[in-house]
Amino acid sequence: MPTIRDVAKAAQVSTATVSAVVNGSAYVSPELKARVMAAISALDYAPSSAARSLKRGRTQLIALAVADLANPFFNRVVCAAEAAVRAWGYSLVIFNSDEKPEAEKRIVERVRALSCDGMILVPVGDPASYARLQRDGRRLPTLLFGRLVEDDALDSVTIDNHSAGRQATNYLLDLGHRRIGSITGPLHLTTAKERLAGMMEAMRARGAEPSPSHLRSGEFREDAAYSAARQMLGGGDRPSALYVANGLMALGAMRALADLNLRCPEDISIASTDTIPGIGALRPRLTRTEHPVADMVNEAIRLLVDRIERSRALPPRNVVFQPSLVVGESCAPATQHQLRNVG
Amino acid sequence: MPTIRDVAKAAQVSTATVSAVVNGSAYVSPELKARVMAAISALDYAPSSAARSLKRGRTQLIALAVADLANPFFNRVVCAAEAAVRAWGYSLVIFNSDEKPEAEKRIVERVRALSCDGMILVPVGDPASYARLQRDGRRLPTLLFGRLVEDDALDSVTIDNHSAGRQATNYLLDLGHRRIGSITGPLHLTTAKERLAGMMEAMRARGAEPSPSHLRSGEFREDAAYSAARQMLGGGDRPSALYVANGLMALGAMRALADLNLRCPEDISIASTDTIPGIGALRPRLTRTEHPVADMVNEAIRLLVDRIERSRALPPRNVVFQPSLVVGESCAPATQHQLRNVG
DNA sequence: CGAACACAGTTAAACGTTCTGCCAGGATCG
DNA sequence: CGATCCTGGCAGAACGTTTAACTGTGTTCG
Repeated sequence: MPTIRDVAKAAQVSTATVSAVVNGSAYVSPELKARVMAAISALDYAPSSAARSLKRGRTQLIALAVADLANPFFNRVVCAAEAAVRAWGYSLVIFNSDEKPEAEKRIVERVRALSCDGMILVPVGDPASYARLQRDGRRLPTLLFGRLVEDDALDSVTIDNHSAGRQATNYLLDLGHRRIGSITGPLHLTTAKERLAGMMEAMRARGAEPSPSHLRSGEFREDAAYSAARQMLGGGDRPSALYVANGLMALGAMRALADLNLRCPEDISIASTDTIPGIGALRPRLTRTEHPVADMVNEAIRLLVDRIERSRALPPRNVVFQPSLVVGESCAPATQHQLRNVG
Repeated sequence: MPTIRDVAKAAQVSTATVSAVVNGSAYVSPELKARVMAAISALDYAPSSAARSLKRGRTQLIALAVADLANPFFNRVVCAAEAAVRAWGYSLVIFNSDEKPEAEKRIVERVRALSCDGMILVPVGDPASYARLQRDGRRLPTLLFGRLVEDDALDSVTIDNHSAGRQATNYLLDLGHRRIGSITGPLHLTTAKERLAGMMEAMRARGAEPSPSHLRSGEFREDAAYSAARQMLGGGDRPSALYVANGLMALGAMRALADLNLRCPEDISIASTDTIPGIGALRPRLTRTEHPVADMVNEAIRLLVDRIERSRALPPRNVVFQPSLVVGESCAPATQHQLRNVG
C-alpha cells in the first residue's frame, strides 16, 4: 500500500504538498499539481482513512441503530438513510437492537468504540439508559428517530402517532363503526402508546368506548398480531372493525381473518397505520395512515450532519411529521347486523 | 476524550501496560490490572478506533454492497449479515448500488477509501469491471454474493438458480400445464438468466416449448412485473401458468391478475422463486422455491472473515446452495379448457 | 557461585495523515 | 534601495495506539 510519503518522493515534493493536492486545501502551482497527480495514479495511491480519522478526529461514519431489521418499516428507513448519508459524504453503519435494551446498550458501546461521527437511534425501552447519551451528546451527536424518550435533551424526528391513531379511527367511525378493536405494539413504546391514545381519543369524542377485551398489544410483529386477532375475533363478542398499529401486524390480522373464514371488509373492517412494500398486491388494499419515511429520514440526516459539522452546542431540535390517510378497500360501512350487536 | 496516556498517568503505569490490560495481550499483575481498570472507568476511557486501525491496519469493518436495498430479498440479506458480522466482532457498512454499475464503481472506491477489511458484493453488471477487484483481492478481500461474474477468481456464495427454475417449472408441468410463461429479471444477471434456463430445460425435457411472447424480462421490481404480466395476460393468447423469477415480481404479477379480473390459481397458476416477508398473509399462498438466505449469508461472512484473518493467499472458494420448493395454493392442475388452448 | 533465564514493566519507535509555523525569494512601496 | 509584505512550498510536530526492544529483578541450575 503506497503512502503519502511514497507519492511525495515520486513527485519530488513534500508530503504537505501532496496533502494539499489531495484535499484541495491550499493553492499548489499547476506543474507541481500535475506531478503529484501523475505520481498518485502511477502508484495507485489512496489516502488511509484510518490515519486521516486519527488526525482529523472524524470518521465520516454515521451509525444507524434500528429496533428491528426484520421489520419492513425499518428496511425503508435503512434504504433512505443509505442514500441520504451518502449524499452528505458519509457512510452508514447498521445495527439491529432487535427491540432488546441490552443489545442497544452494546450497540452504543460499539458505536462509541468505532468513533462514528453521529448516530441515529430508534430507542428501545428503558428511558433511564439514555441519561448517559444525553450527557455526552456533545461527543457523539445522537438523534432519536421514530420513537421518543420522555424528557430528553436529544434531537429527534418523529411522527405524530396520536394523529395517526385518530385519523384511522375517525375513518372507521365515519363509516358507522362503534365497536372498534385495536391491536397495537408494546405499550412502553411511544409509537404504540400514542397510536392507541389517538384511537381512544377519537372514539371518546364520539361517545364510544372500546371494550377492554378488544384492545390487545404485543410485539410489533406479524405473528403477534395474528394470534391477538385470532383470540379477539375467535370468540362471540367480536368488534366490527379493527385498528392495527403497524403494517406487518395488519398482515397478521388479515391472515387471522382468512383462517377464521371472516371476510374483509364484509365481516371485519381493518385500518392500520404504516404499510409494507408490495402490499399493493394484497386484496383488499389496506386503508392506512402512511409515514413520509423518506422525508423523515432525510430530515433526520440533515439535522444530524448539521449537528456534527456546525452546531454541537445548540439546543435540541425536535421535528414531528404528520401521517396521511390512504384509503383502500379494507373498510366497509358498518352493517345493521354489526350495529345491532353493539353492547 | 481521555487517551491511553491519561489512563497511564492516572494509574501510574506505562501506556504499554494499559494497552496490555485493555487487549489482554500480556500478563499484568492483579494489582496493576486493578489500578488500570479503576482509572479506565474513572476517566470513562475508550480506545480510539482510529488510532488502533492505523496501527493494526484493521478497521473491523465489513462492507455489504447490495444491488437494491428496496428489494425485500436484500433486506433479509442485510438483516442476516448484521447479525453474522457482529458475531465475528465486525461492524457492517451498507451500500446500495441500485443496480447501477457506475454506482457500484463509486462504492468500491469508497470501500477502499474507508479501508474496510472485506466486502460482500452483489455484483451489478459489466463483468469487465471486476478485473480490478480480482487483481487486488489480496488487499480488499471480496466475496461475490448471490450473483456470479464469469471467470472470476473471487470467493462466492450463490444459489443454484438453474435448479430453482427447474423445480418450480417441474411442479407446474406435473400439474399438467404446458403453456407456461415466465417473467424474469434482467438477462445480463446470472440470477435471471439461469432461472430462465432452468425453466426452459425443464420444459424441453417434457417436450414443451414456451411461446416467445410468454417470456418477459425486466427489472427485478414489482411494477416491472406488473406491466409485463398485464401485457402478457391481457391478450387472447395467454399461458395457463406463470413462473415468476422473484418474490416482488410475483406480487406484481398477482396484482396484474387481480386488475385483469383473473383468478389465481383458477385461471392462472403462479409459481415463483424467492419470497418476501409477510407474504404469508397473501391468499392464495405462493408456491415458490426459497433461498436459505440466513445460511447463505452466514457462510459468506464465515468465508470472508476466514479470508481476512487467515488465508489471504488460498485459491477462491465458491459455495452453491440449493433452493427448496415450498408449496402454497397458487397453482392448480391445468383444466381441460386450458389444455384445449394449447397451440 | 556466577551465568543464564524468566518475568513484569517500561521506553520509544512506528503507523499515515494533517496542519502550523517557518523560510526563501520576488513584488511593492515609501 | 532597503523595509515590508505576499506567496508557494517545506519541515516536522502532533493525533492515540501497538509492540519490539530493553531493563532490572529475582530464580534456577550446572
